[in-house]
Amino acid sequence: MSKKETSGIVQFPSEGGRASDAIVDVLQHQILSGELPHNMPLASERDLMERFAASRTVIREAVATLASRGLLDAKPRFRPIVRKPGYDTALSSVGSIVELLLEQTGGVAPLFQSRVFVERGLVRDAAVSATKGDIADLKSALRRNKDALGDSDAFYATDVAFHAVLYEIPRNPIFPTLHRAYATWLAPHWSRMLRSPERNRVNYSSHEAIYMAILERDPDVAEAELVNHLHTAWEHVRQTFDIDE
Amino acid sequence: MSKKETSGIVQFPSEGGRASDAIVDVLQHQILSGELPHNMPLASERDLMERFAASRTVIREAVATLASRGLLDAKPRFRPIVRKPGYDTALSSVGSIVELLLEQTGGVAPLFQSRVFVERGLVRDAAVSATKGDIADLKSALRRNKDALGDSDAFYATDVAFHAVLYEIPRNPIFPTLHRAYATWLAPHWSRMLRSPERNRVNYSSHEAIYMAILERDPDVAEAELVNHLHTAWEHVRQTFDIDE
DNA sequence: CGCATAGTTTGGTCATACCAAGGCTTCCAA
DNA sequence: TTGGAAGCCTTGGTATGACCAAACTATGCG
Repeated sequence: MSKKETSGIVQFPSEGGRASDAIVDVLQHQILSGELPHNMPLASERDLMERFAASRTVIREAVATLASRGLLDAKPRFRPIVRKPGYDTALSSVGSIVELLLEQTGGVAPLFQSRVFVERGLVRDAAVSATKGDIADLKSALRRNKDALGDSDAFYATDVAFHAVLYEIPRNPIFPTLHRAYATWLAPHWSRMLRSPERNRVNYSSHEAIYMAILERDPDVAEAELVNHLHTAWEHVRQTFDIDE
Repeated sequence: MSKKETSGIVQFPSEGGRASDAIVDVLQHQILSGELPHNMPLASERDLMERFAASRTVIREAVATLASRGLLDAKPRFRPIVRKPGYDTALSSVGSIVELLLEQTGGVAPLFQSRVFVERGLVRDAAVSATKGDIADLKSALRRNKDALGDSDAFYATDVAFHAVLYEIPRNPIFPTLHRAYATWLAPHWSRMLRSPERNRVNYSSHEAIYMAILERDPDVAEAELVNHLHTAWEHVRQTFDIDE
């Protein structure tokens, strides 16, 4: 027989669990260990069924499971692509649920409120402990924001980028991911909000005030400006399509 | 023909996507709308294939998808149970990925650091705006914590409960969920840490100090005590099984 | 009326087949 | 030589049908 037992051929079909679980474990380990390199297409389902001595049903279930965990990027008609997980992986895997929650449980208000909470802490910390490099980053982000005052789309982008800098300062990979989460989940509501050069100017001057407060190492002012900034923006969102709270 | 088209019989097998997606949409809508009540077992697969005029393959895929989104609780050999999603649903759906991340990318340190960040903000806010009710809750939690000083297991539970009260104060459902996330993901490391009456006493006195600072409406002291509290605990975790930073 | 038992339902898995879209090779024409 | 069209092979998506063991239900006995 030409069957090679290169990797885990599993033999506990009983044991209560699903047969695919064992295969998931093996593939997951291979992905995490780098044995299956990032961005490499997975073997074909028919290959896998030979390697694991399992039916295609089980193989497909295993692949689906790994895809739901973000370890595989499985687009409809294409080969699944190996993805080594990062914090963003976790983010994308909750995406579908969160989107449901945003139109159910209390809507976007709690999420936005949490963002205000986080950014308040961020600007306080920035005011206390931002490095020269951080401040330089903020400054250039602010500059780009100013340059985009006339173009609402560009302004929005540089607005997001300015806030993103705040999330970089803690040097904790969770925060940039969190920022992407907020940007992703709040954007649909944000972008529908009317924009105008006047609004841009107001927002820009808030950014400037926050930057100045950080520069002057004043956490209280920084926080206050941030709160004012986001609350104002929130009011606009609320009024644009009145949210009940 | 006796085929009743009670609900969405889908007829775009083409259109590029997967056939199960359409079924997922229908079922998801029925779950969210309450048409399929919470905790109700889903119809059998064979019923569903009749209702949607689809093969069992597709039905099973749809069920798997909904399960991965947390809208169905599908245990191996049992009927899937309908679950109306909440923030905790999102939490459990990221669980498997986060657990992987914790033994990879930087380990638990970033997660713990984020917890410190969050709780700093929480105690500051508590100091500023806790209601009488909040303070009463903190007080009784503190009391239970004190009563459990001699029993390390009970102490751990009341410790977690004390921190949980802080997450209740913003009246934002995201925070209690976040607390459960921290409790879940950090517990495995936490619980392996050695415990002792002395450690309990140190921790309790920190809780007391935090409570007092909140009572005195002093955010700075509250934050400082909280930071001291968590950093001390973190040092112990680090030393217990030395983490490289 | 309680409980052991037999029959039925149902989820998990396998084997097979077909289709259409993606990929690849070949080969012609500019 | 080279760009691209035609045709073949591979592969993922779906449909059937079957079988098993566990879960569920009904039955009947003590």
